Amino acid sequence: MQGFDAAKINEIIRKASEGSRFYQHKQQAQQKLDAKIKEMLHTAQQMSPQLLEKATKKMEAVALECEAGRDLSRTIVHVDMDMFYAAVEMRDQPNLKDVPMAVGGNSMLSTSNYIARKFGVRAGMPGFIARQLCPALVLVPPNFSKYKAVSRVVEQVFAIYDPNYAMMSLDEAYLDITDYMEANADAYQAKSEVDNETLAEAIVREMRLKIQEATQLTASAGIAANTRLAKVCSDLNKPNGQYYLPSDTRAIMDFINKLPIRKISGIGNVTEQQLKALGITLCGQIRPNYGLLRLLFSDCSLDYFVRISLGLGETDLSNYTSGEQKSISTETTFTGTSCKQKLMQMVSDLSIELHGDMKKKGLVGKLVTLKTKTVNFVLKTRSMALGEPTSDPEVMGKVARKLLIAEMEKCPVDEPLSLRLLGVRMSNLSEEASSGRAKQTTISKMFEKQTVSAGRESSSNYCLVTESVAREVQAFHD
Amino acid sequence: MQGFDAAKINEIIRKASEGSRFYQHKQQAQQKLDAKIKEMLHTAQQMSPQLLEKATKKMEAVALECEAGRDLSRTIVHVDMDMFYAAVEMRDQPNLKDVPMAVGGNSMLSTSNYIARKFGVRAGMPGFIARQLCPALVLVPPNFSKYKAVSRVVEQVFAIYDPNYAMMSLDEAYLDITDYMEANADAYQAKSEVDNETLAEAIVREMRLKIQEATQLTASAGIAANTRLAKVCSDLNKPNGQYYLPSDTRAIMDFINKLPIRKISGIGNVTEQQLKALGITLCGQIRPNYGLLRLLFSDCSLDYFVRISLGLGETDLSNYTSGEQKSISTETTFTGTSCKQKLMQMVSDLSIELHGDMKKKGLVGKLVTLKTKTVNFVLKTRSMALGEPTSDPEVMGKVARKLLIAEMEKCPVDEPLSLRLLGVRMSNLSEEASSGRAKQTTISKMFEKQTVSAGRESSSNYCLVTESVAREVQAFHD
DNA sequence: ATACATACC
DNA sequence: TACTGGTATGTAT
DNA sequence: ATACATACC
DNA sequence: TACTGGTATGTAT
Repeated sequence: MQGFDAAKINEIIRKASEGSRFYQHKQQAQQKLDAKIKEMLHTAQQMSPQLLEKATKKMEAVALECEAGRDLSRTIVHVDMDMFYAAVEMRDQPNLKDVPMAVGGNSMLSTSNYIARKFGVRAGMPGFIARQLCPALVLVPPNFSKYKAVSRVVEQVFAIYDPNYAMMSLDEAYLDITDYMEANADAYQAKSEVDNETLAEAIVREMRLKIQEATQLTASAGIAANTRLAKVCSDLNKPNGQYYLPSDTRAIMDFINKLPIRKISGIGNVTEQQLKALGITLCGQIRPNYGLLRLLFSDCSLDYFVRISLGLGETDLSNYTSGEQKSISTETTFTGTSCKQKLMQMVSDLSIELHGDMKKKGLVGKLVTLKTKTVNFVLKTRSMALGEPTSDPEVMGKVARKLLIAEMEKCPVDEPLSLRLLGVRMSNLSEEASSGRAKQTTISKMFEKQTVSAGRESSSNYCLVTESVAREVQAFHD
Repeated sequence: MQGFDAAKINEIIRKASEGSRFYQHKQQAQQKLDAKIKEMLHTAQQMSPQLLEKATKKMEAVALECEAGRDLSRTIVHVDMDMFYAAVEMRDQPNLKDVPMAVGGNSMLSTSNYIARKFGVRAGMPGFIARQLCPALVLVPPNFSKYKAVSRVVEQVFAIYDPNYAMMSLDEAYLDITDYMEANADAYQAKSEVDNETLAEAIVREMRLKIQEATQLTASAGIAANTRLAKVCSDLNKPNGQYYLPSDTRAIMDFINKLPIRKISGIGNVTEQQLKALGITLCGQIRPNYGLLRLLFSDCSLDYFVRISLGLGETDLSNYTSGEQKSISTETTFTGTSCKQKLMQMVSDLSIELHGDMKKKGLVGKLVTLKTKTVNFVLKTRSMALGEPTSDPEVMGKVARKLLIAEMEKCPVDEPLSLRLLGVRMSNLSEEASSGRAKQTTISKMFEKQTVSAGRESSSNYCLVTESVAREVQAFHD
């Protein structure tokens, strides 16, 4: 059992994907992006030096203002559990430790362990391709409630160092350890002198140890003046390592200047390609291109680029903590079908599931959105605002089904809507006015109504549908 | 013949308006505004001192940046012809010179002379109220082509001092006389010394004289470092006067600080009331309220407020000149009616008229907007995008009528849509691809079709309609 | 308000 | 045979 | 994209 | 009896 080189890995992936509808759709998207980039370059060609210079000046003015607000007073830590889900499973099933394994299903992996990664098996890869890369791969289905429990334990450690830590997902958090450092400087004096470390480094090393003691899992960490830098740093000595970037403008600029833009959180595949077309691959190449960027990107992106180019980032974690949830959704992927009853029934089921999630969080919403993905991977959303915020599965379901019917009606009879994904989302959320009684009534009513009846389609399309859905489908056919 | 005091004038106006639908609608709008202001004050109440301080700091940072961009190098002049339309009429009919007169119709006045103003008769006042204030008032219907011609003469004078003068309307313009001052400093040396005036003042005085020689009409002017200040200044020594504000930060700040906000172009009735509720009536009170404003207004307004508070304004007139026209429209007010044929016919007529205007300017548009005002003065717009830009009256008319029909259909049969105004606007404009031939064909076709036929409504609703309109109305009724 | 694109885990 | 599910945010219309 | 509000002459 | 007409821009959804 040994790894492959990158070429071999790519070859296998290519063969596995090539010609699939997924791949075709991806290619189309890439073509569209290529066209957009071409147009962008064309626009860039037209720019007069005067215009560019003017734009550069304006950007420099913004940069000056941003620079003035630089805050180096905080010590921010980004902690990231190493291959979290996989690590938990390996901890609980030691026989998984020496074999290539991944957590996920046949359609998608969440994480893989380091042995599997040698074969090119990574998070975000579909299981069936992973198996081609590594036939010995052990696939463990995810066990979210367990991960959640472990995460809670890790949180307890975080709370020691910063009671206002900001959890970004089950395996990732930001901490502001500035206050802790001040309060406990003396206690670490000796420790950090011995290891020739800064106070921050000593504290974070200790924190990671405590996490390991509490969970038997390792974490990596980045220490810097703001979240953006800390996040980049946590990636540098993975796994089970940490990286400290001194809070000093000079050090930060040296660091950021040679950093590939793609390392920055928020710069994804598309932005990377766009910037690359402009000759920008490193953060240090942003500033020399201020004028060009100003003329090509939106104000919002510009601000973002300027801040990246200066190594600036968030220093106030309350900006992550405070926000209310904006939307809640549930979706499901299935083998492509155009059976109207099946699709309608799925929407109803999703609405009921969504109701459960909303209930748990005490949320109600005003905007119902139906999400569809065709068998060709074309995503669409259709939404409709409600008069009143609700989480009533009947109401949400009715609206979502109406939206689905409208989509079906748009398709010609000879090529009916054929989907592989359906989702229902609620947004414009507010807190539920906790009159638990009334809600309960509604729910029971709903279940009373949901007696099963047979669809009246041909046998090949046969499926179980609830009465109300059957009625709507009926109406649609008439 | 003598004037009235303000109380008497207001009393007459109140009596004339009171109880009218117009007045009722205005009252409703005021109530809505009062509610909005109340809510705003409530929000203001909730603000913690910390929040306010933070907001203040951010605003001050913006102010600093704006201040850094202050440009005192230009000398901008705002020239405003004195009671322009009225003055032209008085010039051409000398017997009007000694009587109270106004230009306008029974429904609205454009200008009044200074005698009429003593009675409270002003621009924007309906003629029938003006008559109650001043029964002797002579109402002269406007003669736009004549005013346009006079305006052209005035423009010739402007061109001497600044070839890039920016006409804001027939009777108003901005000039940047900086270059002229440099080039002609010597010539004015003696003149300005004698009158103890600055160079700028001497030049503007001469310009006003030239205007008077050329047109027998007087103009007032403001001279300052930017258009915002110049505009305010031109109002200070009206009529036939000028005001010079030195381009010196100290002088500007003294000037602006004691200036009522309402004098600023762009601050109208609503904003004045809002700011007043916050205790702001003078421009000098803006800066002490930066934090409050920041928390209550949009970014766009904030920028505007900051610039006002610093006495900053536009110094580059090309920003007025360069822009293409964004929309073109025509509208008509009539005695309220709900006769569908009449309304439909009016929309057709407006489309034809609009076509004429667009043709003259060589414009085509993509977005058709129908504007309606009910007999209760409720304004609405309904728009629809076209596939292709056009100025074809048939196309525009068809869409506009469709929009009108949709509005009619929304009304219950027992209270049909009753309108006092209809308008058609085209926007998303572009230059007409000057294939004059094809257009011509379309126009003639249109006139061929427009043979008159009688409507089939009851006699009280009887009116003439073209065939195509009759057909649409017919379809609507079915 | 809607729809869709981008991004992150 | 075959490419997730949940959420936030930006952008365009 | 739409609708509407504010403002100016 | 009875309160314009034309355009731009901002704001909300």
